[in-house]
Amino acid sequence: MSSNIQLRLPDGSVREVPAGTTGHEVAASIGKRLAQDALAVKLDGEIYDLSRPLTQSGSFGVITPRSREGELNADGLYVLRHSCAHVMAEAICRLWPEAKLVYGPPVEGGYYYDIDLPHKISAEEFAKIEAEMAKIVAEQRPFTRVELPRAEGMSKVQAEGNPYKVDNAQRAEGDVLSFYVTGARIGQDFEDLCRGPHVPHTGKIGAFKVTSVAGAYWHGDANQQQLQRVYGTAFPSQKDLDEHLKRIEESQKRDHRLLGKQLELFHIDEAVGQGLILWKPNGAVVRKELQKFIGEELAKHGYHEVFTPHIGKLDLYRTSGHFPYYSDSQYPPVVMREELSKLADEKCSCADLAHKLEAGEIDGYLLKPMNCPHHIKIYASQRRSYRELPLRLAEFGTVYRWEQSGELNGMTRVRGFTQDDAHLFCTEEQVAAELRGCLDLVKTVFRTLGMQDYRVRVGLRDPASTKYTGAPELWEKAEHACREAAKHLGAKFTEEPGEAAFYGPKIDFVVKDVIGREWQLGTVQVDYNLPQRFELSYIGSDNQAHRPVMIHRAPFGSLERFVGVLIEHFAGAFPFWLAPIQVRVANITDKQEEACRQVEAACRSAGLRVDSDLGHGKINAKVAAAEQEKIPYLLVVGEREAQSGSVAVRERGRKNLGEMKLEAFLERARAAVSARRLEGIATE
RNA sequence: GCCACCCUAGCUCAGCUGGUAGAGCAGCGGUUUUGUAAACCGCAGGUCGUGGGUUCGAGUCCCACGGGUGGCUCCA
Repeated sequence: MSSNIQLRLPDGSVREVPAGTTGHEVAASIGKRLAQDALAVKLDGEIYDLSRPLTQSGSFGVITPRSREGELNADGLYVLRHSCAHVMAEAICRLWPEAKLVYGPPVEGGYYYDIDLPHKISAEEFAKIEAEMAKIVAEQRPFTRVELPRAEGMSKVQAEGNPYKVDNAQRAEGDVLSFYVTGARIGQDFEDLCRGPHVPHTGKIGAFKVTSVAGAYWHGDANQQQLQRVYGTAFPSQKDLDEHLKRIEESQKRDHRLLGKQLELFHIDEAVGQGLILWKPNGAVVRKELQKFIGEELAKHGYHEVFTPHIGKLDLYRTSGHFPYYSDSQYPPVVMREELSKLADEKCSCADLAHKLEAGEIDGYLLKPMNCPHHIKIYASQRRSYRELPLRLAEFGTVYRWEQSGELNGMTRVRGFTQDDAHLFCTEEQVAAELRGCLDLVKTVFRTLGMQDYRVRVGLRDPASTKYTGAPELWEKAEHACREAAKHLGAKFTEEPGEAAFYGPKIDFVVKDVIGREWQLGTVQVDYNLPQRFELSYIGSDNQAHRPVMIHRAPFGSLERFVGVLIEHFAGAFPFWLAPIQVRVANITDKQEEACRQVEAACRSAGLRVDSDLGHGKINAKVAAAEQEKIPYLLVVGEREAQSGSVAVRERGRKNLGEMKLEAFLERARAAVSARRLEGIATE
């Protein structure tokens, strides 16, 4: 006989209902309005259809589009978008009956559906798809869950002849397979193999939009068939959708590629090469200030700066493992002329050449893909005592990697970049303390720049992969060290197998760009392998040779990517200490030209980056220009100021701060710059 | 690298179904002498990414290449 279950509601009260009661019934018993608004229910963290009979006790909540405070509910959006994916799939199947559906989950910001269809869907056809979707939504058809025993379900899927769904069914867990029918007429209405859950009916999808289409490999495998991935999004109301689209549009104005051009920060020229950054004077200022900043931090932390060349012999990278492990993502090796002509005489083919390079029969040079081998050779250039350790070698080292053309992206994914790199050589006992020091440094960097919105990822090796070098025991040790260090960080972190470097695990700081893509910035990596490959040693207090441990770390990651992310973080409005032009002087009329020149000179000798706008335009135009160029301070000099030796200070985005003596401004400016204050000269 | 789309003046963009290019801003020259987000007039500026092809005729249609955008894959 059916017993009762206890549902603990969000307000803490407990409701006892007979097992088998549906979510909808529970919602209705709480309130009519709630039952009307409900999209689904959540029981112990699992989301269920409103129509699903509930069979176990647990903490229970009704999912509605918005919270009581009026905020959109993440679970609600999840279910809504999943349902919308079904509606879109049905619309596409109506338009192109030969379409084979593959997989259509909700994702952050919307949903997609992977579809195998010979006809290539174009952006012009989105309206057509949306029109079909609108019909389905208007019909308010219920989503009906149908469960079949596994064997019966499998034969049903097989009978339909869609190999992708057969594959999905085979991968599905449990002894029943569930299908969702968009409608009540089972066997006639559109249906899809699906785990659910779904909203009660299509009418709950208040507003939707098909947003883009792209290629995607089946199972995410580049060797598999390429499918069409149609993206869309859905919201409870048109207003929500409009706000969402508006937000996207606004955030795209912060795109570093756009601002990089507008603010003359950097340029990429196809004549130079894809993914190779030309830093224009304004961008160079930002980079130099960051380098100065990190340089000061390094000095405080006992680092030694070194310089090494951009290339090295191939053998060096054979020893390190970079060449054999990553030859596909390197610029091709530089082979000497005599060697090439000799090979040409021997009728050596390109394939032969590649093979000989691989086998080590030909030497050559490689644009360095990493700085570590060079730093290792500095370490190894003399006998090391334990008294020298930890030895911390730092360099703004430029490296080159042949990234796939489709991956290149402004400054965030490039082929030549400069790492704020350092390699720490230490004893086993020093690893933990050194790791903590590195992580503190990364935190200092992020804090100084006001970047709070990052996540921490501990990248571990994927046991199934063969791309890693070194003994499992060493990996165990290194991974343990990373975990411990991450715990000390005091921030949440996730452990991700498969994200390690080929020589060791790492702790990465990951941020998002304006369109939601994640980029790895700062990184700290523990390495037991390269010291072994290069047979590094130091003499311990016992007068015996020991193997040091290496730590690779780069708080910025690369200056290119970091500056790219920073441009977006500040929307181009760099803090005072970083701004390419910190101060602009502007006159009201020609009569103050000389006074302006004097103010400009005074600013310059105070160490500020300053220019002046002495054109014949109105002050309004000069203000507008300074705002658009995102210059932190505009010093206006009119008749009054010229007389009294003062300036009218306008702070970027903040209107007029009023008149102050030039000396007072300079004093405050100097203090703000040397403290690298994010808020400029304004005092609390 | 793969799929789709895009490439017109320094920048942002217009140019319907093929009839040999247009605006705003920036620039330059004048006029205006101006008080916190854009004064006015004029001038100049493009072999329409490159190379082929179709056509009497191509910015517009087709092909190849280069570059870019979105996604996939990759990312030491």
